[in-house]
Amino acid sequence: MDKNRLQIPNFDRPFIPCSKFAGSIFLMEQTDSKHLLSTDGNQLIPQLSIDCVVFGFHEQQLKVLLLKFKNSDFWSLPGGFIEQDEDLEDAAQRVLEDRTGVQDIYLEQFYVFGKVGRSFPDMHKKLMALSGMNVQESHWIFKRFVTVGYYALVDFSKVRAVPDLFSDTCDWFEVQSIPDLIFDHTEIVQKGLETLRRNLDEKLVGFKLLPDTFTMGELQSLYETILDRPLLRTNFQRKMLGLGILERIEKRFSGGAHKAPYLYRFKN
Amino acid sequence: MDKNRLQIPNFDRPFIPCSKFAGSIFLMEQTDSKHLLSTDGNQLIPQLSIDCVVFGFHEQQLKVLLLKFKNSDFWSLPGGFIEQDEDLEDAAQRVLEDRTGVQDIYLEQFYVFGKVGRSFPDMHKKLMALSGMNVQESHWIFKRFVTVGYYALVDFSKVRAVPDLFSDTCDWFEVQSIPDLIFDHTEIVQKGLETLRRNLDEKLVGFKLLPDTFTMGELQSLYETILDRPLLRTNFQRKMLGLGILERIEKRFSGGAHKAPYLYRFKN
DNA sequence: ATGTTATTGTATCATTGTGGTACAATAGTA
DNA sequence: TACTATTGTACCACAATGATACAATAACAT
Repeated sequence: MDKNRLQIPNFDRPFIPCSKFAGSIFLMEQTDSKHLLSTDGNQLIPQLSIDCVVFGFHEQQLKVLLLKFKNSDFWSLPGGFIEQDEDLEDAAQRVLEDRTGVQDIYLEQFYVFGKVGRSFPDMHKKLMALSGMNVQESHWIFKRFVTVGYYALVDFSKVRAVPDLFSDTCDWFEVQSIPDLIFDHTEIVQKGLETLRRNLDEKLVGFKLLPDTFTMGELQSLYETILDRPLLRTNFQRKMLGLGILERIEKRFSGGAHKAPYLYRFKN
Repeated sequence: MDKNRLQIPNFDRPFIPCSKFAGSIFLMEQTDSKHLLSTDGNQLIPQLSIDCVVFGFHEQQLKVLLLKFKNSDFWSLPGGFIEQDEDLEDAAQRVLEDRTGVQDIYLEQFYVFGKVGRSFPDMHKKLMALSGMNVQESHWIFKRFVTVGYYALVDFSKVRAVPDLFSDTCDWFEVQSIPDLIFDHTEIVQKGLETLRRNLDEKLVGFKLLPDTFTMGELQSLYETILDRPLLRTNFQRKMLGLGILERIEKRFSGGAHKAPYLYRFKN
């Protein structure tokens, strides 16, 4: 490796727990002492990226994790590139771990966004500039991009949201009130949400958004929020219990002046 | 464009109707008069490909279109690369049109295959050699590949299967008796078939595999073949008619010593 | 002409799944 | 001890589906 290539030093960003310097983004010191940011084409797959729609559930709201680019009001999905020796899904896991601090996140591919006009070189240049990074004009990061969309389901309470190299904010947004996003990220969120809705019954993924134990009311509230429509309590209960995937634990008391609900655990 | 770069001339392969020379594969004449095959990295997205599982229905069988590499027994799915100024889906349409001669084929993305070990550089080199093509060792075609899987549904009777640059045979295979395929193409076919099955009821895609008009028996036979299980005739008929998407045309006679079936057309 | 046969179109009944209501059980509070 | 809000379950109505029965009929044999 070139000696004049320096990795962005860890101690510069002690608050960013990166799984490793997988972005393979280097600072090149030049004679004019300006910094040139360059991604090493040998380490990353060019023009291919992943973007993650990270869903969390908190206070009866479905939330999505978003990043804000430094010195700007541009919001985007957490994403990243794929290393040459890294499985596509591992890249997604790495990105998610870096942003949330959580390992082994439930993850599902839902669509590849590959229209020519979906990303804009000018926008990319602007974003790089805002982050104080200079990259050569000819770099593939300024070419057209194909991105693989993943959605992730996390236990909200376990996440500690962490910004990436290009952003200064990483925070949750209610699905209903997401700000304008760069490129086609709004469409990506929409398609991710549609896929989640379709998979909710079929793949029973809802439980991934809850803590280990939960009441039937909490589960129903989650379903209602995701599907964005009310469900009949009694029928919901009958259906869920009929699936045979819930284990009934002890009751949870001190909830109020009424019968105490059972706690349930997702079997297996 | 370099003058010493010559596109593979059209008249060399008059039997191959290519939508255009989208593969951007060039023959470079060198001083030693050997041919060097080279894909132009500026025109294609590197390390990203598409592979198509083309389904057809013929003689009560579900078939898949496969290619055999020249001078070998290696079979593969029809596939190709994405041009820099080409939408991902357009690339798939182009590949399909080149292989089948049919335009506006029904097409659906189903999965991205991105494991590091899914393609083998050595195999790629072997295949190039078999086709009589020499490519520089350092070319990205010998790196790891990510491929986007599409499945396509075509009216079997309209297809004229055409091999591509690297193959000498393009033919239909019954889904049940597909030969060994290169790389992870067997897995790709499997996943494509699974997706087709899931979408059969939901998206009503079955009709894309039939001619304009068909009998209820033919439609049922198609469903039974795809789902690989028998269906009760009377209930199938009730369900299909109940969907309100079939238009009943005239009867079809001379089918045998029995009541003549109605012909149907898919509404819109 | 007339009867035979294989297949098609439709009706019917049983079973299951789901929408909706009713009501008993109960934890906390007045 | 009564009251209240919520939970757990039973029950009824209706729709969707599985399964069977039967009438209609095109081609063929006689």
